[in-house]
Parts: sequence; structure tokens; C-alpha cells
Amino acid sequence: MARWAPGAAARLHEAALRLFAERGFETTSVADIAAAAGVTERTFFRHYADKREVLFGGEDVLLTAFVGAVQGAPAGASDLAIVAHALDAAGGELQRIREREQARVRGAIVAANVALREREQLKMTRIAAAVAEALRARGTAPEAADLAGDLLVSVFSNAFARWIAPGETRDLTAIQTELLDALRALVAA
Amino acid sequence: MARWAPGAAARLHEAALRLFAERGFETTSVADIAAAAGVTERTFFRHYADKREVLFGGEDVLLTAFVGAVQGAPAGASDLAIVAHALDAAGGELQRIREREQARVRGAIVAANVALREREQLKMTRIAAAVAEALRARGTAPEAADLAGDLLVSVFSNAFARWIAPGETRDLTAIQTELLDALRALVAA
DNA sequence: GTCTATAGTGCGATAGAC
DNA sequence: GTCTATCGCACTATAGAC
Repeated sequence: MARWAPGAAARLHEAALRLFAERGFETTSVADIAAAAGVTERTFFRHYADKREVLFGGEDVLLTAFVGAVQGAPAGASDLAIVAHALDAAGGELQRIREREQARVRGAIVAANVALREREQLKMTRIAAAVAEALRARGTAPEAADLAGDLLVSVFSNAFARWIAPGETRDLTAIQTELLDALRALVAA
Repeated sequence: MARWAPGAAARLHEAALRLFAERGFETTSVADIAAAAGVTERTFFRHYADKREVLFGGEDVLLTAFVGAVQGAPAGASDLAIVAHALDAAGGELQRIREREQARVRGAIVAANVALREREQLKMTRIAAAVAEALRARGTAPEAADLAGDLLVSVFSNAFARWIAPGETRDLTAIQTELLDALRALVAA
């Protein structure tokens, strides 16, 4: 018999998700979450640097998927083709590991709180910077790489928001492709 | 003789800028700023909702300039032409009201701290949303409007970062025009 | 695991301006 | 009298230090 039940991080994550959904992010204290998970406040902060991080645990999965796809894109592909390839690869990966309903619950929690929206945007900015860096490593000019990174994040974020919108049933990658086409039309006009 | 010196908000802003530049954002407490401005902590929070806001006072000047330019763009202009027009108008306005050296000091403070970078990104996201809304009001399709708002913010942010980079002497609007051209080339390829 | 600094809120009291 | 800006104090929660 273990001294404590194992999987404290996972229990904290589950408890936090449930309490945030029920009572909101701000009105749920770290003490509440810790108590619900059967640990002390101190243990919460050992697993998560701050209260928001409990909702941003596996965030670098997405970043890694995007960067890996950029690195693995065919040689000689245009920057926009690389972006399209990365969106397809990472979008597919994301759908494999995250259920849409689960994403909807989390999305509603994040949307309801400014501090969480800020954290989400930081995550996306980091992805944009990492993609830009991966493009520069392939030889793309610095300015173009930065713009392409932002562009990828813009298409992904807009597509993701629509993917978790109520009533939406299309594939994430299908929405991404549609938005990328809309972007081409926008800039070509 | 007034009971207190007037302009508490301005004094707090100046004191905060100076102390953040000297000692960093995190290592400067609100009590330090308030003391330097000759008021109490409570007065700081009456003028600024939180510690970061003291650096984001006139933020809606930029948002207003962008939205106004979108609304004032010639009828029948393409979405990209409207974006280009708004960048020119708001970029010119920004240079009129903000000195580059002052922007460099503030930029260094913001760049040195994650919480401030998050706040800055929230500001840019709000601009993107407001521009998208203004475009939708002109009849642009929702998806295209959202993408165009992000695109405007991407060009502006990248141009602004380069404008305050050490050694840079070009006009903000010139950098914006160059980046918008780079974006056209990127998407056309 | 405990202790402490700091951010941020709520509310009543106060002193001038109008 | 009303309105407004400030003070002063008590309080909670986060987060880091020890």
C-alpha cells in the first residue's frame, strides 16, 4: 500500500477541469483543487508552476508536431506549401489525441477567463516563433519566416475555434484547408 | 492649496517606467511605485486595474486608429487594400504620438517579462478582433475578416519589432509596406 | 511542510472642490 | 449639501523562499 495514491498530477488536472467548469476559474482556489485531489496546496505547485498551467499541460505536443512537420516537409517546397503540410500533419495528430467534446469543455473554460486567454495566446505565439525558426533553418528569409509562422498560427487558431464551435461536425484539417484557401484568395485579390 | 498633488496617474506611470527600467518588473513592487509617486498602494489600484496596466494606458489609441482607418477606407477596396490602408494610417499616427526611443525603453521592459508579453499579445488580439469586426461591418465574409485581422496584426507587430530594433532608422510605415510585400510573395508562391 | 512577500479587493472615513 | 479622490485598514489568494 503506497503512502499516497499515485497520479497526483492527473488527479489535480481532472479536479481542476471539473471545478473550473462548475464554478469558474477565478472562483476556484488552488486550495479547492488540491482538496478535491486529496493533496496539499504545496503539492499542486510542485506539479504546476501556476494555477493556469493545470490547463496547459501537454502544450508542447502541438508545438513539436508543427515543428516536426516543417522539418519533414519535402525539400524544395514553397513556404506556403510547408505551412499547409504542417497544418495537415499537426491537425491530424491533434484530432487523434484530443476528443472534440473534451476540447469544447476546455475551450469554454479558457474563453470565459482573460488570464487563460492570455496564456493560450502565449502558447500560440511560441508555436509561431518555433515554426519561424524551423523555416529559417530550412533557408527561408527571416522576415518571410516570421510572417509564415504567424500565418500558420492564424489559420490553425481560427480553424480550431470553428472545430469546437457548437454544431460543427467537419474535420479539423478540412476546416484548415478551407481557411488556407480563403487566405490565398484574400491576398491574391 | 489642494490636499494632494494632481496627476497621480501620470506620476504613477512615470515612476513605474523608471523603476521597471532600473530594477525590472517583477522586482519592483506596487508599494515601491506608489511610494515613488507619493501616493498609497490603494491609489495605484484605483488608477490601474493591475500592475501591468500601468504600461498599457493609452492602448486603445492604436485600436481606434486601426478601426477608424478600416471604416474610412475607399468603398470597393479589396480587403487586402483596406489592410494596407489601415497599416499606413495607424502606423503614421503611432509615429506622430510615440517617440522611437521611448518605444524602445518600453519595448525592452515588456520583452524582459512573460506576463507583460502576454498582456501585449492580448492587446494585439483585441485589435485583430476589432479590425475583423469592422471588416465584417463593411460586408467582408466572416472567415476572411478574421484572417485579415490577424494578418494586419502580424504585419504590424513584426514591423513594430523591427522599428524599435537597435540601429533601425527606417520609417515604421516603410517597414510595414516591405513586410506586406513579403507576405504577398509568400502567399503567391 | 511552514512561513512570508506581494497582488489585488472591499469598505468606511476624510478632506477638499463644486 | 453632493461629488470625487485619497487614505487606511482588514482580508484573501497566489506563489516563492526557507
